[in-house]
Amino acid sequence: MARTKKKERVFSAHEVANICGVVNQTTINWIDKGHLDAFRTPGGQYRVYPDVLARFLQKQNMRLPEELKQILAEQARIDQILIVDDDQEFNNLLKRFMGAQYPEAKVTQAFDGYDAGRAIPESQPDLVFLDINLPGVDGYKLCRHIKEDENLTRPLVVMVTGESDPDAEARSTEAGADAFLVKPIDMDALPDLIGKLSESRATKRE
Amino acid sequence: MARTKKKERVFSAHEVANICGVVNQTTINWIDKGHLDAFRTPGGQYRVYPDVLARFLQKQNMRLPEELKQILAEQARIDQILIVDDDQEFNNLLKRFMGAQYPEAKVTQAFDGYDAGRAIPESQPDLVFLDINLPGVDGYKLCRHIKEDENLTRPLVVMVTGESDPDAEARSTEAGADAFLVKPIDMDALPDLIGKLSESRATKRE
DNA sequence: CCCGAATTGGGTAATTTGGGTG
DNA sequence: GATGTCCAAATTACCCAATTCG
Repeated sequence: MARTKKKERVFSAHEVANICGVVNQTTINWIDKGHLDAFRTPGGQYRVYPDVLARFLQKQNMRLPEELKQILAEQARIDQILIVDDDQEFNNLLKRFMGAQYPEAKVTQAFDGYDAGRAIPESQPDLVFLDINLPGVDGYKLCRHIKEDENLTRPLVVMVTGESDPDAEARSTEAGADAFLVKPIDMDALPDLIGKLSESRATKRE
Repeated sequence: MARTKKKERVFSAHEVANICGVVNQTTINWIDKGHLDAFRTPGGQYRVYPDVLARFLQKQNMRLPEELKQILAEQARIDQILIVDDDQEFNNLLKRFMGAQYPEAKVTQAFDGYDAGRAIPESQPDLVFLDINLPGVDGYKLCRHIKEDENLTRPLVVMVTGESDPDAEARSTEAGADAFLVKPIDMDALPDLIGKLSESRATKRE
C-alpha cells in the first residue's frame, strides 16, 4: 500500500574505482580530499550517488558507463507536468499535446494563482509551463520560488508569454527559467527542447 | 495541533533500505546497533519515524527523498501562534503581521501572566513570542517551562524585550529560546527567521 | 637522480549482500 | 505482497609499505 520506490542505486568506492580504472583505495582518497562527494553508511561504507558520479566523470573527461547513462535517463524522465496559464484554450491545447507526447506523464492544469499555489507542492512537477502574465501573480517571482523551493524537485520551468516583450526573456533567464517561449509557440519544436533540458536536469540536480 | 488527525506515516526497514540503497537486513543491523532509532510493532515489524529518519539521513550525508521532505514541511508548519506581551500596541501589531504572514495559523494573544498560563496549554502553540519583562513573571523560567513541558509540542520560542540588556540574550539562549529580539523588531526579517527555525524544529523534535 | 604526492597491492576485520524460509 | 530471520558468501574499509608519476 505504501508505495515503495525502487531501491536507490548507489556506487561503492570499489565500483567507482573500477569505472575509473583505479584501485578502491584511490577512490577513497579522492573522496577524503573532497574531489568526489560521497556519503557513509553507519558501517563506514562509502557510497556515491549516480548523478554526483556522472558530474565527476564528466568533469574529469572520463566516459560514462552504460549503466550510469541509463540511470540518468531514468532520472531525467518527465512524470509530472504542470501548466499554469489563464488562457483556457492555450492551456487545454498544451495539455493535449504534452499528454500525447508524454503518455506516461500526468498533466495538471492551473488557471490562476490560487490553483498554481495549490498544485505546485501537491503535484511535484518535473516540468512547469508558466504564463508570465498571470493576473495577480508576478511570474518571475513565482519562477524563482519554484526553482529555489527545497521541497520541490527543482523542476524545469518554461516561461510562456503572449506579448514578445524584449525585456521579458532576460528577466526570465535571470529568474532561473530554463526556456522562454512566445505564443503562438512552435509545438513541433517542443519535444526536442524538453528532451535537451531534461537531460541536463539529471546531472545538475542539487 | 491537527497532527493527530492524520495517519502517522512511518517507515519500514525495507523502505529505509530502499532510500539508503541497501538491503533490508542492513537497515535492521543499523537499528540493532543503535545507529538508527526504531520501534517494533507487536508483530515484530520495524518502524522508523519520519523525523528520526530525516536526522539519520542528514547525519550520514544521505539525501532526503521527496516524500520525507514533504512530511517534514508539514510537521514544520506553524498552525498556532501565541503572543505574550503586556505592550498592547506591540502585541496587536505583531498579531496583525503574523496573521497576514501565516493566513492558515490561529494567533492567540496574552497580555499578562494569567492569560499566558491559560493560553499556553489550551492553544498548543507551535510558535511563542515571549516578552521577557512581563510584570510578575520570570520570562526565562517561563521559557524553560514551555520548552520542557511534555504536554506541549516543544514550540519555537522567540524572546522579545524592550531594553537591550547585554545579559538578556545569553540568559534567553540558556533558557532554551530559539531567538532573541529587541524592540522595535525588524518585521521584514521575521518571516525568514521563523522559516529557518521551523525547518529545524521538524527534525529536532525528541 | 631526487623529491613529494598519488597510486597500488595485499592481508585482515568488519560490513553488507542475497537467497531460502516462515 | 511485504516483511523478519537466519546464515554463508561476497564486498568493502582500513592499514601500511612499496611503487609509480610528474
